[in-house]
Amino acid sequence: MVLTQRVPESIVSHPAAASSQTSRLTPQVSSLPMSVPEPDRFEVARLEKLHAIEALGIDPWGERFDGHRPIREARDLCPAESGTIGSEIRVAGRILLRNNKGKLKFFHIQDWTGKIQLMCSKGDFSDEQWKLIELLDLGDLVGIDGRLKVSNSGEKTIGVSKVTFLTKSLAQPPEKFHGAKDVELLLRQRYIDLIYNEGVLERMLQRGRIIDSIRQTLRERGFVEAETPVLHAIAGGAAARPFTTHHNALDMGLYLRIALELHLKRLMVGGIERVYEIGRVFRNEGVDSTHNPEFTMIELYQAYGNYETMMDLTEAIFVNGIKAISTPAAADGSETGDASKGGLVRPWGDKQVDYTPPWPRRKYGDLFREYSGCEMHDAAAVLAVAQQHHIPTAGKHPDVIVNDVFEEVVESHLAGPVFVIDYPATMCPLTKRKKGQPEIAERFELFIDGMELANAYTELNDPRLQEELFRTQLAGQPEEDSMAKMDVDFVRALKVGMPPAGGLGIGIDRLVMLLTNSHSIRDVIYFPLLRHEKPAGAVDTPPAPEPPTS
RNA sequence: GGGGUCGUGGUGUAACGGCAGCACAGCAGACUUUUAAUCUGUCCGGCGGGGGUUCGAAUCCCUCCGGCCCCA
Repeated sequence: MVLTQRVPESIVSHPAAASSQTSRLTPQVSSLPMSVPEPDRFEVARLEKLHAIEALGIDPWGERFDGHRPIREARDLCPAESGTIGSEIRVAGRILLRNNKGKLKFFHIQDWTGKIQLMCSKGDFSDEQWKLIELLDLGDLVGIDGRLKVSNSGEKTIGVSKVTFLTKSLAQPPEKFHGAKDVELLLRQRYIDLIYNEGVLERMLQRGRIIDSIRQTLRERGFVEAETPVLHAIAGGAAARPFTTHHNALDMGLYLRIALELHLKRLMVGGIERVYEIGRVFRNEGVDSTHNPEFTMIELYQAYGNYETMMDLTEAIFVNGIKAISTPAAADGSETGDASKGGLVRPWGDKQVDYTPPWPRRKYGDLFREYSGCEMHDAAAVLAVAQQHHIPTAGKHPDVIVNDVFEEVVESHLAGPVFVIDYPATMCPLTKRKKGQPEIAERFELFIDGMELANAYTELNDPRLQEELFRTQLAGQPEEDSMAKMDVDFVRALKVGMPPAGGLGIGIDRLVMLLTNSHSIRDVIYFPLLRHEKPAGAVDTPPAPEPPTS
């Protein structure tokens, strides 16, 4: 019955197996091309222009360019009517479109704030400058000095007086109207997606703004940020299968962390009363539209709080996140939600989600009864419901079956935002029990449209109960299904005395998905994990040599 | 892991088992208010890899690689 500390053989090092282990841990990169392919005809043409630019005495790779303004700002400063002379402006960006009218040339350039049209009139330039302008390719980066105005057809335009060449692009851009659509190309070459597909860059910048706003919300409440180890001896704090790795010099097997929890709690023991970490965690599980093997979580802990404290904080984090991406400056014409509710109604697919707090708080047991038709304590009835829904039950702890039934029959009804509170204690080995109800844990999960967004607890700080739960929790369950992994050092830390506390975890990627109305996690992670690319015509080459170990 | 589906020049797309085409981009030229500008001329080049069926395969079959969707 005793669940001892189990270290998978895969990370235990055996000297005899060292060599085979090394090769097994070496990423299989051998299918990747070992050299850059020969220039294609497009690159050759662009190299000729590069040399022509050099012949003009211009460095095709540019240099420092000060004093340029965001293009969004240039657009804002632009006069409203044609014929009005606007102010001088300096911008920098990438050429997206070219429109040649002989001695009059139009370009569209883009920076990370927007796009604007350029107009170059031959009469305004020296012969050398005009030569340079004629050499410009789509994709090149240029600095522009000019004067804001409106074209005869009403478009905001910079009448260019000087072009500073900043960087040559040697790559042929995608089709100018349809852009690139191939998902694989866009994910492997995310820079193409960011440059040429409308809204991609803005969405990723919104991700940054949401994370900034979380930090600000916590800073206002006196939290400090901590960075705890990614390499763990014991992958605890969550129920998930970890990645394994190996430290060579110490000849030590290690896991990549699956949660931030246990180290942050150690910091609370150490007196850091309000602490959080925003960090990457790794789970060696499937990949689909809501799961990437590495993803970003925030976990935070507040001494002398409990799970109700965490509900208030969760609402604040979400509301401030929405405000951070709803400001006019951030919107750039993108949808900003329904202003009638202070902008707290956000689109989610064909639905609208109202984030106006306070959000309902529903007891797990009540929801279970409501949707399953039976009491969660009634093991026989629960089993019957489980079988009715074809949920496998063999060898499972009754509370695991309850949990499976809950996921199957309840979660999809949780339109939310709704806090589901007071979970069966068996599922929560790191959580304090409800006073007088040892079978109930003070835990909540936040659901929105059936999706789990946040998870919080009144933290267990009784070292003896913690040790017991580590030993007995869900004994016999597969290890990756159990949060209970004996961590002797963590129990030792609790013996020093951890204050009663509330703890909260939020999946940042899912939060960003929800707030930016993105239905794939790949839309909010710059570089989601893909299989190795094996280009056409590639031949298998020997494994990459070990990097020098100087 | 199982099922389905897709993979064609740089990009976006066509092609009954019968010469692999179109558009944008490229190249050369015309054009001083264009808006996916237009017009004239023009080059290059590709059926994801391997195997099979066939007189003949982008197309049918097998297999491998990769993407997407559904299920477990």
